[in-house]
Amino acid sequence: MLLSKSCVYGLRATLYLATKPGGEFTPIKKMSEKLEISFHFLTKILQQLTADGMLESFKGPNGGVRLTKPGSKIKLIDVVLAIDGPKLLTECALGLPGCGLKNPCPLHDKWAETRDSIRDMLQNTSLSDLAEKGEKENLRLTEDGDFEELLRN
Amino acid sequence: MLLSKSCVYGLRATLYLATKPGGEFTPIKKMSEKLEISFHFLTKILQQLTADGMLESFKGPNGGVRLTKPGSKIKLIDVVLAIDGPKLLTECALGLPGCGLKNPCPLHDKWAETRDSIRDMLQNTSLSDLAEKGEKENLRLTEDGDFEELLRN
DNA sequence: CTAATTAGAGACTCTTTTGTCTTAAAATAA
DNA sequence: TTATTTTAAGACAAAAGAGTCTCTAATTAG
Repeated sequence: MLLSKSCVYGLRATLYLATKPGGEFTPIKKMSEKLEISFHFLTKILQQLTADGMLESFKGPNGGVRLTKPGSKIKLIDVVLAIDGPKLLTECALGLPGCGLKNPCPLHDKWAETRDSIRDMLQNTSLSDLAEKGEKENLRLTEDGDFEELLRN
Repeated sequence: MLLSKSCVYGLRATLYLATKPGGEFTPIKKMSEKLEISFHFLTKILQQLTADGMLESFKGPNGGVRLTKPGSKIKLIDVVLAIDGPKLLTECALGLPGCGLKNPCPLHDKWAETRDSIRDMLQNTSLSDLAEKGEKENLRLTEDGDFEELLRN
């Protein structure tokens, strides 16, 4: 798999937060229900993003988490790097340590190209891009649901 | 990681076999030493490729494994599919079951493009392509070695 | 035939990832 | 103050991936 499950859940969650008005805190419990992700597991993932500074949290009634920046300023790559780290964009496709321009493996050049296209995609797509597209076309972030249902309540 | 370790080892091993004359059997023990991969683990991986029909094996002295087709006819994608299966090229980036043209997630279109560029790279690169490049430029398939050392003996 | 060499098969362990659960700490409301 | 709601922290368990080990079966060499 390209991205870990944690990372995928993190993307779904931040994408959901990007549909919310900026100042509002959303409880993780509600997110976990809307997104059909285990509450405790999602909590753990979002704690990483809070530690990373991408989210801020607030305890107690009316608490929850929110993005620290507008969704248009957060790119997918930010979430991926925060959760999965840089390996996807730096590691050799044949697993050789120190593979690079200076000391490449036979696949290095081709893989570097492919990797760049992955990086570009993640770098050029913001949470808002996807949230707006999802809303306009009523797409889904869960197995069965759609965006309308996601935004309701 | 894009590819599992098993898959990476499988690629290194088949790439190594592609440097050998067609009829010759290479013992897995020797490959494991040349490639610095645990013998038993490599054996298990190559058994998959033998079952898959990409390799054939022969027991006893002068036995070993060899490619069943010329390296120029085996593409990287063949090895990847045999070991990691099709998930990389079919799965939704947000992990939603059944994500596709008909019922896409917000990331589907962009991810489909990126995925195509991964597929193209794997489909357009043969074992021989890499083996020849490695030999010409004396590249490496291990942390420290080079191709010259690989081919020696 | 016997010993040596090789792949095959499967049990087993270790590590990482994924997921669950419990308790603590912060904040609010009554 | 007390009960409630929320995140924080960390122990724990389950599953998957990675790696080891032993024994068997096939083949060859002597």
